[in-house]
Amino acid sequence: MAPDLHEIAFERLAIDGQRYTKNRKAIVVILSDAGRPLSLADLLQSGDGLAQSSVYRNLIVLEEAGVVRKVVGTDEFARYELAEDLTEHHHHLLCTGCGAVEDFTLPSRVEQVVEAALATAARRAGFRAVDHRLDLVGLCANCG
Amino acid sequence: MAPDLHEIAFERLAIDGQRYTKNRKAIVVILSDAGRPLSLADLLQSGDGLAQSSVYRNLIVLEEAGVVRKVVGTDEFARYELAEDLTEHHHHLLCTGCGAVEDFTLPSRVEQVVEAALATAARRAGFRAVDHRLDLVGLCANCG
DNA sequence: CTTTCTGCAAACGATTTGCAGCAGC
DNA sequence: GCTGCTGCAAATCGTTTGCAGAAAG
Repeated sequence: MAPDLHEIAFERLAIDGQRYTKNRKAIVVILSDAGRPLSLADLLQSGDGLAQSSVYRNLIVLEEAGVVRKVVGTDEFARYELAEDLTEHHHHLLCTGCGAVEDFTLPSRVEQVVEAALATAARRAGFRAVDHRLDLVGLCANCG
Repeated sequence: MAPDLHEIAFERLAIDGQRYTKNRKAIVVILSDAGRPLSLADLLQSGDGLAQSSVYRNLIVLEEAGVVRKVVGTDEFARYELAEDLTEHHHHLLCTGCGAVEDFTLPSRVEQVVEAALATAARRAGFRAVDHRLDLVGLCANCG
């Protein structure tokens, strides 16, 4: 975990007029330690007595502040990870068997090609791109 | 719409022991005409008196038969489109403002690079890739 | 005829929300 | 202290399911 992670989180929340409370810090720590997107159940299990509704509410606040990103997989559960500029650029392996989500990275040469092609496509469509998702869907090592 | 689209749909459903009924045909026609992923509300509006539960059930059947694909956007509504081998390989523009989903394509040179890189990444992770998603997230021309 | 599909209405479950009390500054 | 956060429990709403009758073959 980056040493200034909490400082950054604090600042981004401050911009939105939000506090960096104990619960919010706990969520950031858990996500930072996980190294993969976590579902609500994961967070509740890892956290110490966090209330479900508070976690949902805090995830929304953290997402709006740009500290956390929501990841939609193949099952019915939403998952969350730290914002990409707080970790490193990566993609997801989405298992259709168990719903698990794992991270992976691509060579920077490939990223550059994709980046350029997407920028062109977005411009052509009059679309203001903020982010992109490049995920693999299939069966993980356990389910395959 | 491909002339043999209904024949293909019929055959794929038959493999699963399913019938290609009037309702299912109607869904396929609507999706084929749309040229973009449609939400349930879109389908109910376009269809002529289709029951909500039947549409949901038929979409599941059609998805299992490989005729239809579910597309997850940025809003709370699931969307559906024809399977990729019945149309052409494409990607999605996901608008975070209004939730709209539009199609776009990339140059085949880019697709090849991505395809190869993903195959390598999947092999390395012991992941059996079935499909990939490469979508742009941002604001569409109307919301931007 | 038999099996599958359909439509209605009721059930389900992840997520959201109202409210009273507590914590942060 | 005042404002915003928390936890509990109830509400919301897209989606799923049970069942009796209709359609496909």
